[in-house]
Amino acid sequence: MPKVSKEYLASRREEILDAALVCFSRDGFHRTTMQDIVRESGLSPGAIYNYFKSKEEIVEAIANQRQTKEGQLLRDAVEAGPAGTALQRVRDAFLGELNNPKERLRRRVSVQLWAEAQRNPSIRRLVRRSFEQPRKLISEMLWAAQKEGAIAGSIDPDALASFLIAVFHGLVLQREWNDRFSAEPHKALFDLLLQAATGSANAAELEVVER
Amino acid sequence: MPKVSKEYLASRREEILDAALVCFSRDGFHRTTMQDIVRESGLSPGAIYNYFKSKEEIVEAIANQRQTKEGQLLRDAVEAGPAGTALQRVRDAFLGELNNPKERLRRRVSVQLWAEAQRNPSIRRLVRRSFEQPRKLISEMLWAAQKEGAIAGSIDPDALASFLIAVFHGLVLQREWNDRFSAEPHKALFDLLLQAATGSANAAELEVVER
Amino acid sequence: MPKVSKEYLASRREEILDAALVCFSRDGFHRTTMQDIVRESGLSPGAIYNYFKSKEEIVEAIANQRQTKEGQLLRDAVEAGPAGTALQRVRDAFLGELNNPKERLRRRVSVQLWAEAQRNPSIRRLVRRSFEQPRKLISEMLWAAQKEGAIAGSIDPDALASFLIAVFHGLVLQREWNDRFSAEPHKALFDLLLQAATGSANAAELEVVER
Amino acid sequence: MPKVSKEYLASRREEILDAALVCFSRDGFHRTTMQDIVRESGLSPGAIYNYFKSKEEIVEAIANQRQTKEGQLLRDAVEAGPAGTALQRVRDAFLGELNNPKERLRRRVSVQLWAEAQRNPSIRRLVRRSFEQPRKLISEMLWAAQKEGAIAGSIDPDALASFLIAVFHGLVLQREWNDRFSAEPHKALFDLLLQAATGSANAAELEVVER
DNA sequence: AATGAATGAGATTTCATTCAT
DNA sequence: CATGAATGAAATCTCATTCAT
Repeated sequence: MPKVSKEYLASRREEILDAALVCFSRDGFHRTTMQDIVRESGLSPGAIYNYFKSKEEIVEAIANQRQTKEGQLLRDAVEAGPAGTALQRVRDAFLGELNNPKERLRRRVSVQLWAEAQRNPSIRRLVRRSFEQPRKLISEMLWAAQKEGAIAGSIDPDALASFLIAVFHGLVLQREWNDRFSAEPHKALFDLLLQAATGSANAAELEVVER
Repeated sequence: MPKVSKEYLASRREEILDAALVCFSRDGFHRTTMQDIVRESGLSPGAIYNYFKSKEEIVEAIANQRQTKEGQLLRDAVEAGPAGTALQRVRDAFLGELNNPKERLRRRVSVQLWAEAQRNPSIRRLVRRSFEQPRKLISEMLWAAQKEGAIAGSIDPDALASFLIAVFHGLVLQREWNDRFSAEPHKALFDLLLQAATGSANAAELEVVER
Repeated sequence: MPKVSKEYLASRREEILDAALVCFSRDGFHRTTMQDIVRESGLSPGAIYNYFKSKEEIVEAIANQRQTKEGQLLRDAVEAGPAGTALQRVRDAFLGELNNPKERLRRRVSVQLWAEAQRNPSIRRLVRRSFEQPRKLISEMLWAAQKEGAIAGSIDPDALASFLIAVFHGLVLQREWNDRFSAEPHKALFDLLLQAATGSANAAELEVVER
Repeated sequence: MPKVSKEYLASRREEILDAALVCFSRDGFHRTTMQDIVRESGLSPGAIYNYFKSKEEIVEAIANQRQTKEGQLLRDAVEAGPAGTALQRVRDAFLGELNNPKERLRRRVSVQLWAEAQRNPSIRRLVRRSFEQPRKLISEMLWAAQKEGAIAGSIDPDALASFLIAVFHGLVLQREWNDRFSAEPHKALFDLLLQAATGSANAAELEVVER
């Protein structure tokens, strides 16, 4: 019989991860010391080690949390309305959050994770998954659209999905680098790309020309 | 009167940076110890500290080197042929290098720098510059193209330049995450986007010019 | 709520300072390594850094401790009996301790501090204080004695206090340099000086002659 | 046959010691690096090592130089006039130099040497000698004076000599600690002590001799 | 003799982690 | 479960000294 409830334990775990996120976002994984997390969380080192075996495990838990939450965010956006406009909602979900301060905190950690993925296989797996999962979802949406003739046959839905996510990731970086960054003008370009891909009369012609 | 020539000193400096690049690419900045760089360079700690005041300064020198070299690469691509196809050459310069092993080494360090830029102002400045410089160059090309009517008036050249670079950065990440990554399918999407920007009528012309 | 009592922490701090004193006395501040203090104290490096931010801070704490304890020693001597003989007690307190082995350990560190005071402002402040404090005390005793006519009016009590302390400091050095040093013969000279300063009949004549 | 003259070598050696004195006086022996001396002297490390085997040897050479020069200074003072007033000249030689800026530079190094003597036998030997030599000279003067009846038979000339030097050393320290230090008031006390040593009756005679 | 780049042992300090309470 | 003092391996950096030129 546990002395404290499962809920208590889970909420403590969340507290630690919240504190860690703040620290990681501010100082990066490597410059963040366990003492920083101790201070930020208000707990003791020993307490933290009751919930996580190591600092590495906290990083991984953060990566995991990111992956889960981002996946959920995307699925929510997709399911929030009619299939035909799902891509627009996905676009807005991504671009819209670029200026959300709380979300930016998390994005900063995501950028750290991209770097960390290079040398940490566990992180790499999670980072891959948080790329593959949305890619797959978008890809499936595009396959479906193509089947319905809404997207030109010459388009590779997998590639387009990757391409779109590449844009998102690239804009996340730009958001960090540029204090006056605005996602607005990119919306139009995003749509331009999607329209080009859709099987409008012109689009088809373009495709023909391309060959 | 220096005991050894300026060239000798400069080449020693390069040697150290080369060694550091290998280490950083393999282990990241923070996991790389000075001893690692010592081993990789074949020099002694003291020797390295004759060229760089601190490990931080090595990281900054790497960032600086990256910024300089990437800028040069881009300018070379632009100036390598007729203006009309410059964008295609830029596209190829970027996408083509994604599989170049030596270049990948450097890309890995670039990703590290993106993360490091978040908490190191010097790095941030350099990273910003290595984004702003190509963005400006591409932007200017697009402005010129728009003036000539090769690009639809509704397009914001600045935004499009940012957008294109976002794609490149995003694909750099995907290249890292996916061992079987191929840039090929993205070329077509890149062109699709450019053609969409030219407006339907001119698209054909653009292609014609390209050949 | 602290896990261990304030007293425990304070006594640990004292332990470290005691160990440091032994090392500093033996090897000097600069030849003493943190490892030496680690060995002498039986603690770990980390433990020591929990109590002191740096080696410098240990040196300063030692200087502070010296200043405090010496001040106390002197005040105790002064207050130990009738005022008339206070100067004798001060004299004995100083000269008597010159051969006390434990005290010699501390004197050696004091000499180090005199040297260190030249380039470390914090140390300088503390060293100054451990000179100024006794000087003031002795000076006040002499002013009082002069008021009562026990000391010739021609004597400058401030100067005499400085002079007496100069003798003490000089003898501390000689004690270090000479293994067979004895403070005994200096007691008589010390008294001779004090008697000369007192308004005895002869003293008055001497004063007259002096002019 | 040496390639360069002995004078050249000696003057280079002096240059190095002068540079070292400046550094040592400013930063202390331990904080002074060979690079500091290199910079201050305008020579190269290799050059300096042609004249001194080690940094330690430079410190010892400085100590030696100090000992020699101070000894000479004292002998000069003694021999500068009639024996009867030699002590006054010695007193003035010491007290008078306390405010000489160039001399202060050297005093600072002397204080360093006092500390260094504690753990360096060579330095200790030299420091002892630079105490013993003047002590002996003064002692001999006092013995002679006693023989002539100019000093009371109850006085121990050896102790008085030590005592006087203790005062000098103590005042050297005070000079360092107190920016507004003046040696003037101590002259009178010095004389008071000497007069007290002559015994009441002879005091007048001493004065007479003095004039 | 002079140069100064290179050496490398060793110093200080940090910090993830443990464990007695 | 929580605490937080203690641990100690390991990191960065320094600097006296050397030696090829």
